[in-house]
Amino acid sequence: MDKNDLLPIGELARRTGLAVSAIRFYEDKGLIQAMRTMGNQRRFLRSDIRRLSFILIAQKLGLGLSEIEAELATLPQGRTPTLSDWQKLSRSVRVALDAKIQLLTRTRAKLDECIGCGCLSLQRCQLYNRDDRAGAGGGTGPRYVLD
Amino acid sequence: MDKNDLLPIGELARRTGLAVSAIRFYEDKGLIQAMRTMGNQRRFLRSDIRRLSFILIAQKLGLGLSEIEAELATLPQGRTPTLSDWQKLSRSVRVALDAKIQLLTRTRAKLDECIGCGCLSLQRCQLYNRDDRAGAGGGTGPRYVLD
DNA sequence: GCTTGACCTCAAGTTAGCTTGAGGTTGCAT
DNA sequence: ATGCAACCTCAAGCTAACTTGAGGTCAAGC
Repeated sequence: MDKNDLLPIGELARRTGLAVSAIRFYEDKGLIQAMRTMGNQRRFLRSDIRRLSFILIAQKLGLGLSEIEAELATLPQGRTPTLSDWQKLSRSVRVALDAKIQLLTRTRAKLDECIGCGCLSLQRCQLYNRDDRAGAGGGTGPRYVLD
Repeated sequence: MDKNDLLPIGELARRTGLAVSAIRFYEDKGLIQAMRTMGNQRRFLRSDIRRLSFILIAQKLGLGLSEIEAELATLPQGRTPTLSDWQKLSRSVRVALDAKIQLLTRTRAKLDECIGCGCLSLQRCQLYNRDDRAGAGGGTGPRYVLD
C-alpha cells in the first residue's frame, strides 16, 4: 500500500489525458516533480493527478504556464495538499477569471460604441486608448498590444 | 490629391502604432495589400489604416490572424470599404466576442461547482468533461485541450 | 533468455506572431 | 550631386507550449 501509490508516467498520462511528453515537459519546467526508481524511471504521487488536472483547468482559463507555476507555488511544500489547499487555489483562479471576463465585457461595451460611431479610427475610437491596451485577449498577440 | 493619398509604410506604422516589420509581416500573410512605386517601395491606401486598426482590435479580442483574415475577406473587393461595411464586420466580431464571454462565464460557473465539491478530479468534476473541452481559453494551449 | 512495450535523454522541429540583422537601394533635402 | 533617413529582401532568431525522432535502457511475460 505504499509503492502501490506511485504511478509511472504512462499511468499518469492515461489518468489525466495528457501526453507523456507533455508531462515530462512540465517536470522540466518545474510544474511537477517526480521520484526516480533505481532504473531511473519516474514515479509520481497520486496527488500529482490533481496537480496536472489543475494545470489543465488553469490553461483552459487562459493562464500561461508561468502563471500556473506561480499559483502552484502557493501550495504547501512537504505535505500532500489538502482539499482546502486546492479550494484556496481554485478561488485564486476564480479571481483571475473574473478579471478576464470583466475586461472582455468592457471591451465589448467599447466595441458597441464603435459600431455606433463606425469610426474604427485611431484618433477617435475608445478602443485605441493606449492605457487600456494591456492583456485584453487571452492569446499571445503582438508585443505592442500587450505592452 | 491623388498620390497624396498613398502612404509609405512608415507613415502607416506611425498612424497605427504598429511596427513597420509587423505591417510587412501582415502583407506577407495576405491581411493587407500594397502598391509599389517604381523604386519598389510599398504605398498603402488611407483605408488601410482602418484595416490595420481592425486587425489590432480583433487581436485584442483574442482572434488569431487566420480568423481575422477570414473576417477581412468578407469586405468588398475592388472598392474602398464603406462605413457600413465596417459596421458589418464589427457586428460579426461582436458575435465572436459574445461567444467567448459566454464560454468563460460557463467555465466560471463550473469552477464554482468545483470549489464547492473541492474535487478537481477527472472522474467527477464537470470541468473535465471531454465534450466541453474545446477552445475555452483564449490562448494557444496544448493540442489536447483544443481538440 | 529473449522479446516487447514502456521508459529514458537529448536535440531538433512545429505554429503563431513577430523582431532583428545583414547587406543593399531610394528618394528627398540641401 | 551628395548625404542620410527611410525603404527593400531574405534569413535567422525569439517565446510559448509542446511533439517528434534517434538511439538506448528497463521490466515483465513466455
